[in-house]
Amino acid sequence: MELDGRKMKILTAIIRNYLETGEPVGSRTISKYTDLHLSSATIRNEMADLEEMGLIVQPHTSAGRIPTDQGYRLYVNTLLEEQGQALEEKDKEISQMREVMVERVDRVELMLRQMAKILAANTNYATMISGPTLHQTKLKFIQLSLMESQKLLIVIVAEGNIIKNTLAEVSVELTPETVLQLSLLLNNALSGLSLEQITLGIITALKEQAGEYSEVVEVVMDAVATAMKPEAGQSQVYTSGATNIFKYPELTSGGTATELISAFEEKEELGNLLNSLDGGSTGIQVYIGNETSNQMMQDCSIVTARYELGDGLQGTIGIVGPKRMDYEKVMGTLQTLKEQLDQIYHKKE
Amino acid sequence: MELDGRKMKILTAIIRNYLETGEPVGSRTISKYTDLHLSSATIRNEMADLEEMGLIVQPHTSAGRIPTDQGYRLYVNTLLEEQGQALEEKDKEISQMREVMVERVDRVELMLRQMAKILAANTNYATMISGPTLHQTKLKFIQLSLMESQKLLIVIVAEGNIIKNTLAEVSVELTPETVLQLSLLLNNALSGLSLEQITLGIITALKEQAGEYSEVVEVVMDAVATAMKPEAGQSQVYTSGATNIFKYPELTSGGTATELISAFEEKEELGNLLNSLDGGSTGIQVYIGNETSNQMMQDCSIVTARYELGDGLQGTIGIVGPKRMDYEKVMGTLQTLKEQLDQIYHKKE
DNA sequence: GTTAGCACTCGTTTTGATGGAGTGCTAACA
DNA sequence: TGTTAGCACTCCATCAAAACGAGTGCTAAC
Repeated sequence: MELDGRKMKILTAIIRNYLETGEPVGSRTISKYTDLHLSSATIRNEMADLEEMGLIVQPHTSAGRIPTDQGYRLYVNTLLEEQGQALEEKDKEISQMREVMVERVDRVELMLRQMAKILAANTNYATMISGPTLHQTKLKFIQLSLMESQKLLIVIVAEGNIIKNTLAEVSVELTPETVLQLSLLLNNALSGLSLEQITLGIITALKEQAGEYSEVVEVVMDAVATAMKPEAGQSQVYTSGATNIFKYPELTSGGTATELISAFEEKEELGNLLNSLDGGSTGIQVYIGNETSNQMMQDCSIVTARYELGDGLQGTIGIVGPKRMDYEKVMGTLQTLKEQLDQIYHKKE
Repeated sequence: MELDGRKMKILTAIIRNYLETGEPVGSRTISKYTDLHLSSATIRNEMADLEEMGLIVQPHTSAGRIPTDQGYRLYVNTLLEEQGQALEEKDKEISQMREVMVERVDRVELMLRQMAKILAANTNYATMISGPTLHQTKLKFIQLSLMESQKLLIVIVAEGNIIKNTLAEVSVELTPETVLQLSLLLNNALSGLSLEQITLGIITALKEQAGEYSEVVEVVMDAVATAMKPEAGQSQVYTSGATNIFKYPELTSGGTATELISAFEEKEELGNLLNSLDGGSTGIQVYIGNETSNQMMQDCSIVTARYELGDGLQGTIGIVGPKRMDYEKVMGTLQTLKEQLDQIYHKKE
């Protein structure tokens, strides 16, 4: 059996309708659908075919049809193809986003937090954004300051003005002068390098030069490593609108809702999920039901987009909703958001 | 009508039972209660009295009784009185907490986050901890570093090793030397002072001394102010176990659950609530139902405890649960936690 | 003052009946 | 051969009535 144009039209009609109402849709409803002028009986025949092809199912004998994951997938694929084409004007969203982003560029964290909020409010789904990981970002600057004679404040600045600080204790006594010298030494050797470029060779050389203060070098290198390591569990995840989940009864039933909300609160699992998802691709991606191979998400769909701030500074935006989410709108919104980000951050650099 | 010992015993029996089951408790249940050997009929009479006194009510004519807010209050008050006395040994909790706290003292944030988690897991209620506000904390150290000729990295360290950084742009050109001088100037003038002690007089004097670089002084003072201001909306709130709310049906019904979870996600409102609650007192406090005068919390009780890390560095821990929460356990846990914190942090100082 | 007993109340659960939405199939039609 | 009308059938949702049971208040006896 093949999927001719009419079947496809009926399928999309079913899906569209189901996206809106969340109720199984019957043959009569589709028959009244403006574009095709067919009786309900004909539609019924076609529906039987579509069911045989595994694109739709009926929850019980005398109910309408709902799309299967496979059906959704087909639908989303057609959307993805069209995506290359014209993107309609997005009014409200854009202006709102612009505002947030322009406001204060160096406070990335705040920006992401707010972005999550806006996305959630606009889409009515749950939003998650994984904070930028510093993968392949270059070290810009290391600042050492002596707090007490054996306590050292280490401030690490990476490209993109990401700042991290650590407090370390060392066993050797330090004077302001030695700290200054060490600082100079470290900066000369390391600034401009990415984590990958800092080899063991460089480190040993540094230690040698530092002489009796090699311990300090070690401590600093530790700090740099933990600060710039991308998989570090500390990768922040910003969420918003988790409670939107309650708006979709199909997610509320059973323990899934609790589980989801819980995940959105603890964030750790979400971060892992997000990282596992963005499989290198740059574009928008859609995961339907079990396509994430995450038990918890089996009744959800996730739309993700990768973003990039400066070079090497990247993260993922994810929107979680029911399978009957408004893919068109979500994908569109994410697409524009992505463009905005690229535009603003790449112009700046 | 007065509350004799027997009535009190019956009341606590009712409350205890209701805390466990969450169901209205009838006279027969209490009559079987080991301590008092009375028939259900007698209990019924007493119950009628207790109802008249406004301590219990029946949800409908042929149901058992449940405590009113007033009843809870009475019960909690007796608990509070007993509290001064012996605190039983808390095994698991203590050891768990100890571990967390000792681990890494300077990462206060991480510690609080984990503490919230443990509390939530131990109590089965939702936990919130307002991060320490720097009220009256003294400035320890200011570090200025030149990033580019007009970009300044400001790192502010306050007592308790709280570190904040800001990036600022200035319109004057700066050289490393001037930055060093300014840094020296600022530290000499400001270190050891609390936010209140930094008067306009000091600031103007500084600006004068800085001469053409007065703008830098201004920028730094701004940074200090925002970093150390206690009401700054940025006061972090750590939460955990929000989904525990689902465990209590009386909170689940209606939109309240959603509202609560939402509040736990957005955190901002929670922070305000927490701050509004700790009315200066140091001990454990209990708010039942409308005692918080927060619409959202009308079906909840909140137990709070103030904690103090070093001097001036304080925040509040709050546990949110249904009115029928296990006050005894929660209060006990908070009490020990508080003691642990005091012990560890005050010994250190 | 305490207790046994009884009539009564009222929410909860069970049961059964009804209606409606939707289907599959068959037969007629173009 | 594809489309349509008609009909019997299925199954869920809704509602009302009935049965149930937990609990009470009151009275009378101890």
